[in-house]
Amino acid sequence: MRVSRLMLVTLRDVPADAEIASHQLLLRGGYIRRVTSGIYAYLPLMWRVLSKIKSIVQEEMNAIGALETLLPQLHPAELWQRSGRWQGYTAGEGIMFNLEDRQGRELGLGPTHEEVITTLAGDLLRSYRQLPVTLYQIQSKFRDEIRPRFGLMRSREFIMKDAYSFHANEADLTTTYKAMDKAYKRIFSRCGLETVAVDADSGAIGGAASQEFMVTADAGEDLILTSADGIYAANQEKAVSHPAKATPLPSKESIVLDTPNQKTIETLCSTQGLHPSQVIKVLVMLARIEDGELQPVLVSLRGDQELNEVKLLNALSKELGKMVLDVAPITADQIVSQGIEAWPFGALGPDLDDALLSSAKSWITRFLRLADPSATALENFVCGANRSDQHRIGTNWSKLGGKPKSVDLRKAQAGDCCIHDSSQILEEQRGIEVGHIFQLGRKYSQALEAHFTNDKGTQEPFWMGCYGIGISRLAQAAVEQHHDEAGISWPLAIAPFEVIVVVANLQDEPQQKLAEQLYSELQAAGIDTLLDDRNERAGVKFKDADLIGIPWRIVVGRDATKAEVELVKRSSREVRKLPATQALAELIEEIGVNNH
RNA sequence: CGGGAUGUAGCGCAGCUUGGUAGCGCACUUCGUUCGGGACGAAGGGGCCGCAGGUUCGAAUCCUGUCAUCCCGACCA
Repeated sequence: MRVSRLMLVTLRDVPADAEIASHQLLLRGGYIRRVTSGIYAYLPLMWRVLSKIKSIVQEEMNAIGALETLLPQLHPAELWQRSGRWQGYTAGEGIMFNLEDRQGRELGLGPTHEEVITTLAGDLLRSYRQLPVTLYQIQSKFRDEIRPRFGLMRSREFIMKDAYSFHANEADLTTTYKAMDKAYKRIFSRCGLETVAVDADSGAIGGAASQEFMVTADAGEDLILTSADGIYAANQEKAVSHPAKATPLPSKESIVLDTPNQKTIETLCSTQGLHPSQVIKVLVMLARIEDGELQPVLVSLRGDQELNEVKLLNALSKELGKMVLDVAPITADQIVSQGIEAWPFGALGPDLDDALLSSAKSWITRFLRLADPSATALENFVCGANRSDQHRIGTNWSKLGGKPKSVDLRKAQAGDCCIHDSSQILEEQRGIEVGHIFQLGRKYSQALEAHFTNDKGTQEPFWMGCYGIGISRLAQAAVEQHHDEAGISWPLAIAPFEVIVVVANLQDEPQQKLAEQLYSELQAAGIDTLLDDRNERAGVKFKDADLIGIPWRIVVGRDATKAEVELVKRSSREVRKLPATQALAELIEEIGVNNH
C-alpha cells in the first residue's frame, strides 16, 4: 500500500478529549475516530490491526476444535425473558439497548449471546453423542455502559470474540475450559502482550470457575493482586487474603461512652486511643432485588477493613435466593422519604433494631444482617450504641444478641498475607481485562430448557462454558503496553503493516527507483509493506512512521546510488546502515520466521 | 444517577470580565524557494461562536433553558 493512497490523516496536537496514551495515539495516528460517546469508527489502519488479531484468534479457536458461526445482533425480548435477564438488563442500570419493531414487539441489541446460542443448541444438539460442541463468533456487541471511557477500552459498541461450549457432564466442561485457558494464553502471547491470568468474580452469572486475562498497564481499570511466588493472582473483586491480626482490646469492662462528633472510625479511634481493628463498623445498605423489592442490609466489618461490594452483592443473591441488581449505602434522604425516624449515623451497632424499619413505605421491614469473619471473630470490641454520639466499649456478640451470619465480605489489599502461604504478601498491579473464561454450569440450559438425551436415555440440561475476548479492547491495550514518546510501537504480529519504506527525497530518481524496487520485492515475499511515496519532507515521513508504529522502517536516502539503505527497528529505535539487498534478506528472514 | 469542567474552522486554542458582527498556530489549496527528524515566503479557501429563547439599536460576549463531550464518584457515616 502506498501512503499517498492510504487516507492517512495524522494529528500533531493531542485531541483534548482523550486522556490516556493509547487513546490519544490511536486518534493522532489516524486509527480511530469518535462518532459519539463510546462509539468509534475503525479507520483502514485500525481495521488491519483488528483483522490480524481476529486471524490469530480464529487460528487458535479452530485449533481446539471450536466452530465459527455468526449469530444475530437483534434479539427478541422473549428469549431474554425466558432466561430471566430481560428485566435486569433493560431496566434501571441495565446495559442492553432495546427497541420496538413496527408491530410493537420488543427487541434488544445483543450485549452477549447466551440466550441465542443456548436456544439453538437445545434445538440442534439432541444426543450426548453430539457433545461436546464449542461455537464461537467475532462480531460487534452493544452495551449501554454507565460510563464509556478511554476510547476503545470501555465503549458501547465493540468487537468481541465470544465462544460457548456444551457438554454432557461437568468433567467434560472442565476439559474444554482448560483447553481454552491454554488457547487464550497462546493468543495473547502471539499478539505480543504481557498478560496475567487472575481468579475472577463470576458474579450473578453464577458457575464454578472463572478466570480473567489482564494486560498489565497502569491505565487499567481493574486492580489485580498477585503473590510474588506467582502462585496466586486475583482480581481485587474476587481476591481473598488473611487480614492483619487484630489488636486485642485491653479492658474487658463494658461501658457506654459519650463520643460527640466522633462519627468516623478514624476520629473515634484517635480521640479514644483505640486501634481500628478493635472497632466494628456497621454499614447500612439498600439492595435492589430483581422482583422490585428493596431490602435493607446491615453489614458489620472490622474497623480496619473495607467492604468488597461485589462480594456483598453475591452474598445477598445467595442469601435471598433471588438476583440482586445492585446494593448501595442508604442515604439520609432515603430515610426521610421512607418516613422513618432518623438513624444515629456514626453510632450504629450490629444490633440496630428492626423496629426502626416498621414505618418504611416501600422497604422490607427487617434488616438482613451479615458480617465479615474478621468481625465475628472479635471477642471483645467497640461498636456504636445505636444512639447519637455514643459507643459501647468492651462489648461482645452475646451481649448484642448473637453473631450475624458470617460471610467473606472484606476487600483484600496489597500487603495482606496470602491464603496459600502466609509468608507471601499480596502486591497490586493495574490491568486491562482482555479475556474472560467461565464455567457457566447449567444455569442457562435450565432456564431455557435446553436439553439433550444422555447415555441412559433421559433428558438433561447441558453443562456450559463461555469464553470472551475483547478484540477492539485488546488492540488498544496493545498500544497502552507498547508505545513511547514518539508514538505507537506495534508488536509485529498485529501491526497494520510490517515494514514501511520511506523515500527521503521523492524528487531524487535513484532513491525513488530503489524504494519502488524494495517495495515490490518485500510485497512479493508476502510482507505487509507500506511505501511512503508522499511528496513530503523526510522529517514529516519519519515522524508519521514513528507515530503509526510500523515495526520496521527502511529509509532510502542519500546512499541510494550505492544501493545502501537504513534499517530502523521501531521498538528499540536502533538504526543500521547496510546494503539494500542485505536489508531485504534480513527482513524476509526476521518477519518470515516470526510471523508467517 | 450525583459532582466537576468544557463547547468558537478538521485538530489545538485566544477573544467573553468591560456587548459593536471573529482571530492565532497546525492542517488544507495555489505559486516560488527548499528537501534526512513535523521547512520558509507570498497569496487563498473554510465558521448558523453547540442549540433554543430572552435582554438590547446591536450578543461569541449578558440572562434563562436545553443538548453534547470529557473527567471524578458510585464508598466504609
